[in-house]
Amino acid sequence: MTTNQLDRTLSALADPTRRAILAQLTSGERTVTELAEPFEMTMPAVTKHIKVLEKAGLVERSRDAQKRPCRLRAAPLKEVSDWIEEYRQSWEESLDRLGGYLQELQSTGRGHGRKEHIGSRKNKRRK
Amino acid sequence: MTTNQLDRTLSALADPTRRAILAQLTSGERTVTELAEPFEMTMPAVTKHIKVLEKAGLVERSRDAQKRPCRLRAAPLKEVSDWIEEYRQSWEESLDRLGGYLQELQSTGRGHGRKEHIGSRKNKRRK
DNA sequence: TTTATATTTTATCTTTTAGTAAATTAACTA
DNA sequence: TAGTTAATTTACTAAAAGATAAAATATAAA
Repeated sequence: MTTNQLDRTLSALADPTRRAILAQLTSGERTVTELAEPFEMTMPAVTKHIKVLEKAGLVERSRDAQKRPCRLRAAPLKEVSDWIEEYRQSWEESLDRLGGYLQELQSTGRGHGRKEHIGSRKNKRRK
Repeated sequence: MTTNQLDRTLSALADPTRRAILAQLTSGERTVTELAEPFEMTMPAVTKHIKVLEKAGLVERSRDAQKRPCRLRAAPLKEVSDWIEEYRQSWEESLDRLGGYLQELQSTGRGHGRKEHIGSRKNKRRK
């Protein structure tokens, strides 16, 4: 199976350490040492995680003396976002059904249920 | 590392076979045999993929005689969507920079470049 | 040149993942 | 009851992922 960009991005994201690294990078460049600090993990382990992120195009690096600062490149996330949008309607419908069910529970036996504005999110799509 | 819901969802999605299974389920319920048909893979292999999706809460199953129809449960994708939204501004900025660069290429040497709004996003940092 | 700092490479280990073939279970059908 | 269909379980293999310790590389600073 030819591993494409979406595969690389999603499997990079599937690891909590790597997501935490990306989160650190949202506030700016960080060296490997800085990135490694919050984790109970050796430097080589962090280096490896960074490489996975780099291959997925989620991290870019430069050089500053002995340091190799990393910065976030979020562009590949757009592809994930686009993929997931195909399913938005599907999950909104199911959440609506849940909402409707809860509401029904509430109003049952109370005689004044106000269900009208519930369970009707189908056309509330983000532009 | 305690594997949470987001981990399970993302690693389930990181496999192209499993994403293809989800795609098949968008048009309705499917049996394991039907789901397996497009793949060059044995049934047990598909059964395993379905189990991964099931544990991530992305697929739910019922019973119809010997058949075990699968249906899509897209709700866990909302969590992925919410996670990724945190990065939207970040990737939109970088795509803007790319757009700006292309625009700059176009206008260079034409005598009426409108570069003012280009390449000047340094202080547009996320709150 | 020696020393300190930052990071990577190499070699190794363990666990997880993805797949298979063969046997088994479960339910319908003749 | 025997046979068929649908799916799973079991046992096994190969490859990938995640981590480590120790050695190596690269750069700056004394």
